[in-house]
Amino acid sequence: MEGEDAARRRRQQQQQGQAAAGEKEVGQVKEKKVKRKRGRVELRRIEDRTSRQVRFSKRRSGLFKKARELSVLCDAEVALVVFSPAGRLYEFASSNSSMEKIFGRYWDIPNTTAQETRVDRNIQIDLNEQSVPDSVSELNDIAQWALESNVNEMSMAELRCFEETVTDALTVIKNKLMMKVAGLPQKERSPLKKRKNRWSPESEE
Amino acid sequence: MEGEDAARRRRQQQQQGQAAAGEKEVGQVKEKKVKRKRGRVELRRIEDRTSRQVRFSKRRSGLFKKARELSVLCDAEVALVVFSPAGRLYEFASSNSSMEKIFGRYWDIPNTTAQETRVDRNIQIDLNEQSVPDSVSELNDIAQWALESNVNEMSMAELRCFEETVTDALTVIKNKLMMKVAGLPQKERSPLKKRKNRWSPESEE
DNA sequence: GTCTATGTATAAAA
DNA sequence: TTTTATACATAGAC
Repeated sequence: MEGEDAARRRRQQQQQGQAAAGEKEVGQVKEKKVKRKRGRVELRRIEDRTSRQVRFSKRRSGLFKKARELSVLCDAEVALVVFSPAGRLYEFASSNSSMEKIFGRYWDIPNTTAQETRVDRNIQIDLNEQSVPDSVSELNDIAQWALESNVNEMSMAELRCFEETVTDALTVIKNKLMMKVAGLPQKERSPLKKRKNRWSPESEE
Repeated sequence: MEGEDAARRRRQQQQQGQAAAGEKEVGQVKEKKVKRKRGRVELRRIEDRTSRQVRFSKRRSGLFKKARELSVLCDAEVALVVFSPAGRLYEFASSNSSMEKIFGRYWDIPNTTAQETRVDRNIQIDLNEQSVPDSVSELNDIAQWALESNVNEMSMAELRCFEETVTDALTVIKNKLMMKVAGLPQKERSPLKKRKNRWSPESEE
């Protein structure tokens, strides 16, 4: 988006050429009268606290308006969540209360493809490591915890992490299978990615 | 809010006066061609399919740009998910991979600042919560056994069976997640088929 | 995608 | 807050 200023400059240059080149200069000369107001928007954090707050309010309104317009005009599903630097929550979802629905959809899609992605990522690793026992061990921990806590009370995020962890474990298992099918030896040990157990209730962040 | 258009109109009128007034008349005569472009934005679904798609692309770009600007300029956390009517997914999260973080936060805040909406957050799901505990329980058994035996010596068939079992468990977990996300009650008992657990330590076949 | 006229958003000021 | 001037977004036409 080059913005209108650029277009205008172009236009003005033409005008200057054909009509009142000299007079148009006035616009530039008198810029002290028109005042140098805004400059281009810099894409960096606004340092002034007050200014930042004001801009946040305005831009937030604008953003939510745009989101609403997009969803209505174009019949799209839109979910928007904003936390102000002060921690306040603002949200928008195209249909009433469809925040969950939209994000369910969101998570479902990445999940289906995530497996392939992860497989790629882990294949080479697994070529020379004994990762299954590790993953199984982890699986055990997960299961243990899941049994002890009430799974039904897991928050969405916890459930999601739980799912991801099990998916990871499953991927390792699949890799192992592949290796076996391919007739490749699996011997030496090497560290599997050490993921903190985000599914754990007391897990730190 | 007169906008730049007004200023430009003014400028153009001057030009007409001093340079090409006659030529500009064409603009009025051919107004079907030059004038009456956009009208005000109507807040209703665009009926024309093509137009709707084009607008979707443009507005989506704009929206995401705004979202990015808000997050950077104002140091806010922003998560945005859009599904096009065609089902394509577009997403933005202020920090890398913070989509989950932001939504975890979103779901964890129901009472503090969040206003209405989250009424139905932790509802239902208790219709037949047995499915998860069961799958988790099974998961536990699997893990237990896998730990005790040497996974690396599993036969192909055993590995496959292992994989299948974990996959099933994962399916149940995903199911649970989706139900929760969609806010839907889980009606049927998860069809975790009862197969002979060849991998199970105590269930010999 | 590009262009241009126009509508909108918004930074700064009042 | 409201106003104003300006930057920016974008509809419609290529």
